[in-house]
Amino acid sequence: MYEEYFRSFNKKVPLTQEEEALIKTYLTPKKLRKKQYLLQEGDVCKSFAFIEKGALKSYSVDDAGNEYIIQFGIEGWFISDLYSFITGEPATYNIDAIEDSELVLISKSANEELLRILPKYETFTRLNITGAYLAMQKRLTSIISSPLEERYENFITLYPDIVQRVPQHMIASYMGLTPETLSRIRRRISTK
Amino acid sequence: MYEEYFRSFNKKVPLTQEEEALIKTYLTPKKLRKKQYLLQEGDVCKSFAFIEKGALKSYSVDDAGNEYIIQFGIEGWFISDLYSFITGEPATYNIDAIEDSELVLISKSANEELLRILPKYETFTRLNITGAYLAMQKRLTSIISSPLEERYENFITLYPDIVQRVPQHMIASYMGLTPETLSRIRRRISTK
DNA sequence: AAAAAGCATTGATTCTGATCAATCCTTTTA
DNA sequence: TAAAAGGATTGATCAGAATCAATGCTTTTT
Repeated sequence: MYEEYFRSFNKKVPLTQEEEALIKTYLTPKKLRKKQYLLQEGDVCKSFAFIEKGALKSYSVDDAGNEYIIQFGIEGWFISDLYSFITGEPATYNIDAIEDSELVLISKSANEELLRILPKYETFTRLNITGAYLAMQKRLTSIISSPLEERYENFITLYPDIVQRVPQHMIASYMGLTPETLSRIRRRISTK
Repeated sequence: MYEEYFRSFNKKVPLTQEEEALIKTYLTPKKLRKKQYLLQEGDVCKSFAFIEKGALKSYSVDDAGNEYIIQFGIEGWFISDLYSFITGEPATYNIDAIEDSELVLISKSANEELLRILPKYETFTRLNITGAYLAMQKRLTSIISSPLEERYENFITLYPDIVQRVPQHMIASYMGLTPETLSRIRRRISTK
């Protein structure tokens, strides 16, 4: 249990056996079936999740019922509504499982205590959030400045696993497109 | 000197006099004239900057010479090409001053040493990057899911100071629009 | 095994924002 | 103070993505 989590942790910040054991006491495992919610808009996000196995998405829904995928997560990634987690306000995003998944949950109190007692945990957190920030900045830059074809090719090279595992209409949503448009882009790319 | 920087720091993580004095030895002041570069694409980003006074923008330029503004920064904000700063690779963004500005620079080595010797500095860093992450996520969400008018009204309420101080065509660029389109959106909003 | 649901593709049409171009105003610069 | 540069607005046209609609295929459910 928690293999991926500690693999990821040790890769960024090496831990002793004792530290691992300590951290373990703050973690909770959770399994989700495909389509099951981890978080629903309006609820407060009480914990954030590391993905051991599976795939999830976070998304918002507008008044007309359209889904806008904010983020995908697969093995080795964190997923949560960070704003709700930090502030305690109701979540503006939904999170659910695209595949059967296994998660490691860290509750808000666990997180706070780990930050307080274990400097390495803060370092791990800092590195993770920095990585997430850089990834999102790249995405935003490409949305603003790159033509669609390039953006899709970019996505494919950046996240080949996700392309394999996730239906196209979700990728379209992630890119801010309709499924029809993405389908046409794919055809343009393949016929050249 | 460094008033804003330490105001911001103390607000997030209270410091003792000694700690402030220690940190000061790692900081460098810098003034920029309007239009002056802080960083040019292709150079390595050797330091990141806290803005004491003034306004800057970071932006990328495509092959056709079009500018895409990635971020604005005013008093109390950090600005840098974080990816280049961390990896040491050539910067993909330019940063220059929209107004005469006063900055506090933290070099890469200063940053690393402060992270190592002063846990409060790491906490400050973590909180800053988390805040930047959340702000960018909001921006991305609104790009993907909100109609243009709403996005602009959002921008106005979120950054009223920037609307005052920055020419509209830059705000258009930040929103991924042409100046003409932004002008038309403004008219639509005002005539209702 | 049949029915239903989910998904990708394609075509026709509509609509929104980009582009091209001109004008007016304000701020810098010479 | 005149000239130039920078910026905002408006109009006309064009291009690209959304929308609406239909079809065929695959996977899930019954």
